[in-house]
Amino acid sequence: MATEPLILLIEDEAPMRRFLRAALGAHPYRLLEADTMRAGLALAASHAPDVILLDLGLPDGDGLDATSRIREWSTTPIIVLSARGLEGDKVAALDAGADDYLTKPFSVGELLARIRVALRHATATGKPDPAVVVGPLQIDLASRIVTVNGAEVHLTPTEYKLLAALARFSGRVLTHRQLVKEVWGGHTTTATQALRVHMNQIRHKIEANPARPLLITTEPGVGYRMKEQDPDS
Amino acid sequence: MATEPLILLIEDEAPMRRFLRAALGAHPYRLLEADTMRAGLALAASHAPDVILLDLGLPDGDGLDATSRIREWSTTPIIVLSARGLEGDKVAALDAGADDYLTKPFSVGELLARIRVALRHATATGKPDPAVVVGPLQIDLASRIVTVNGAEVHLTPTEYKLLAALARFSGRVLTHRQLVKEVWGGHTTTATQALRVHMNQIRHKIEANPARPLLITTEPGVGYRMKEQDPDS
DNA sequence: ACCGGCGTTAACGAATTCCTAACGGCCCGC
DNA sequence: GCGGGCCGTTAGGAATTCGTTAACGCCGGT
Repeated sequence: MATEPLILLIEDEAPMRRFLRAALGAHPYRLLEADTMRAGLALAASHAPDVILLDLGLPDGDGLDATSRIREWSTTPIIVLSARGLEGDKVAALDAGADDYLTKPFSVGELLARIRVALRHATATGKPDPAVVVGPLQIDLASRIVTVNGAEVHLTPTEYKLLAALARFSGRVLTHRQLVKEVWGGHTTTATQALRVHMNQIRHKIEANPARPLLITTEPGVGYRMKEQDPDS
Repeated sequence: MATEPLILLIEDEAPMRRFLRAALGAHPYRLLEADTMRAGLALAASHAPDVILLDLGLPDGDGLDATSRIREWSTTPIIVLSARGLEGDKVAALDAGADDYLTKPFSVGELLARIRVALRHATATGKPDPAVVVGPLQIDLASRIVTVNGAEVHLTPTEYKLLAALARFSGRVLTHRQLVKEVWGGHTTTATQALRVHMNQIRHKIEANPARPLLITTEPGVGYRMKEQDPDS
């Protein structure tokens, strides 16, 4: 955070945007605005804001989906602003990856305080590098690009999800159940077999010797584990 | 977070405590309770909880002051529960170091969701995993890695479960029955013999001299005991 | 409609893991 | 000295799990 914190506001109603612009303007924040989910996601990726204020229920997309999408590659704090105050809405948003949830109408002072909390978290967490480096393997969560020895590797969607899940917890074991949940979502049939097939394909793509995996080892009877991330980078 | 997350509840009203105890009991959390600010601060320091639920306005101390005091030495997430919903109260608490603020009455689902958010933050602040260290033996419960003199040791699932059970109660004797229950679960036929076999395997893997075990000693007629955990680390 | 990429399931050999059984040593009471 | 528990140790076969390949269905693009 070299200069003033950058706040991204994703909100379709112009009056609310004007209101928040005025409220935030009195403080040392830089403001970025988007009136559609699509534009908001693009700005989030291109400008790497320090905090995202997200209005649920934009016309062109689901807010929960947007939250999950952002969470796939970023840990930027997301504060949801919504007119809906039902418990179910809050729980869904928070579990999707949001950090806070404010029900309209809210007081400006509280919003500012919660923004300060979010910024506090962001600085405390440090600036987590969006890239995971393990030996010759490099995974850029932000751009969704995987390279081995500098050469880009093509991964299918599920293969990437699987690898990303392992990368986010690199060094520790992920059980079968955890991996299935990360890749396929809550509803789990009996996909423990598919796991092995995909793991096999991933290994053929990233391991020097797929028969003797070094980057992703299997913990028999438990699950899989990616080697600890390199300390540097 | 070796086992279930530990939640510290600081609240003076018994009915509310009972209510939250019931709500949290249905989930995999361990609960710690304090009915005074003084006791709460002591427990926070001694037990290092993963989340603190703090009721403002306890009779024996100021909640804001307690928040600041905790923040002097800990970054444990603090979720404030308060009957007062004025903007000024919220801002003051959040700026004092609290991470979230819920106004009574709140819904259980929302509280649980916000606890999950707090726990998510806690795990994101990548700090080295807590490990049980006994002489040359080191057991990382979180990443499921066992090392002896720095060298990683491979353990089968039951071997690991057995070792982990002993590690969690290091210094104390675990009876045969307790160990069987920890490893195999409640329904147990007659597996007391398998225990000896697995213990033998473990000793060959972690003891310098398996014939004369130092780390895991056998209490004849009772069970086994792992040596007391090293004070440091 | 054809085709290629993708995800899933099925099948089978191979590797790993687990339990039971058997045997010998040790300690203790008789 | 002797017998009976308790424990450690080893071995072998059963059961589970894993890796690997092939085949099938689905879907989007040409």
